[in-house]
Amino acid sequence: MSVLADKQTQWRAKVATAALDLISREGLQGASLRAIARELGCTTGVLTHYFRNKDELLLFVLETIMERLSVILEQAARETEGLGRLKVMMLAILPTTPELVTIWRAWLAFVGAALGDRGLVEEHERHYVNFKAFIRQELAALQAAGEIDGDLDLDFEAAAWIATFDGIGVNAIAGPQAYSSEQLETLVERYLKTIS
Amino acid sequence: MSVLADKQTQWRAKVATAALDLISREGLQGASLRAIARELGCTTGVLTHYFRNKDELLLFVLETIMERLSVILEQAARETEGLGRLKVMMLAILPTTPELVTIWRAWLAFVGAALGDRGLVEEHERHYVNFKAFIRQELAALQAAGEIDGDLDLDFEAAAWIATFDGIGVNAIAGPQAYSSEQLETLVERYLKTIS
DNA sequence: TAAATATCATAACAGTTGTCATAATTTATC
DNA sequence: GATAAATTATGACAACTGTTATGATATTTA
Repeated sequence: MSVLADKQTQWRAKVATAALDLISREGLQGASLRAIARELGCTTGVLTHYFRNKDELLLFVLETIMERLSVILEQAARETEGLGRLKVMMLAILPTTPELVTIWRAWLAFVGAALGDRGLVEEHERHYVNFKAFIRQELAALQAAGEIDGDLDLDFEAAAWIATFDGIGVNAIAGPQAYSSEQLETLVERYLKTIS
Repeated sequence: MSVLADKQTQWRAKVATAALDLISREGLQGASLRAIARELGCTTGVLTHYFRNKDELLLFVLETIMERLSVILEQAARETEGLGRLKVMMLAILPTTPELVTIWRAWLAFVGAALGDRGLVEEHERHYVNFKAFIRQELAALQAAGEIDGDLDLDFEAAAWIATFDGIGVNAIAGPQAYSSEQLETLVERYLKTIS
């Protein structure tokens, strides 16, 4: 029973990573069920057996991405204390590794496609709210410790953190030129100076 | 002869705005040739007559968007002088009006779809290079006037300007919460402080 | 071991897509 | 006003999509 459940979740994870790679490489346009099955080395029978329909599959991919990001984020948060933590956290999930580049590319595809898809919009908003709450909580701790300005509107600041983060990330992915890690650090440090 | 050419460009412009509205509303997924024709109140015969194929049509929409942005940008640049110009320019093309919201939404759809489309990638890179050159030139003038730090790497700074700009814009569009114009101004002013 | 169930492959289905040829209609030209 | 040309509408075409039913195979269960 529990073994079966494990096999099911394992398959779903495998499908998700295959779909993730494909989406990152060729966009959502190229991610048909048949193409995903080919990427996986199986037939569409596997996909239809472990997922109700394509929408559920894609939402699962998006969820997998966001979960992975939050794992990396929390892990980075455990490494440091104080104001530097905001910097470490941001640098940890910017697209600096192949895995993160893959995730960011797929995420961008999802954001772009969310315009015409109510389900994707809701899913994005859900993750955005979680993400923002996590950052806000971090900012609140810093504020309590007196490391950042006490007058700051934390809701606004959490949103600003994400906006800064998205801007750097999207440009690192979609822009023609690559940022060096020093340049990424410079950008993050500059942002931190504006609130400390 | 010239009248015919005018009619052709007028039609192409009409098609582009109809497609733009549709893409902004329902995403690129919903922008089939038949749907665009319906939006325009015609049949697909018009589209196939004034455009070689769908790719050319979409590229023309993207080009129209970017041209409109650069017009707004240059107009804003003419209104002010000195350091404030960077602020005015950025605020002028952030999604603060219905037209700009439409443009930003469509732009986001294009960026997301560019992953699997080499033609779109090339077009984006072309516009990015132009955009960056424009900002860089602006920064160079400010540097010559001694209004910003003389040690700044202008190539990097122009890219950073765009990254900041994209981050604010994307979040103003795709994020669940809207920014007030005061908040947008705060974000832009903060960025300017980091380089002056 | 036999029956039952889970797993995976295959194929058919209706719908949509871009493209293209062709017909109908308007507009221009002589 | 008749002929030519440009413009717009229509429909057919093959390719592809997600979904679903059905068949084959493996695995579990009793």
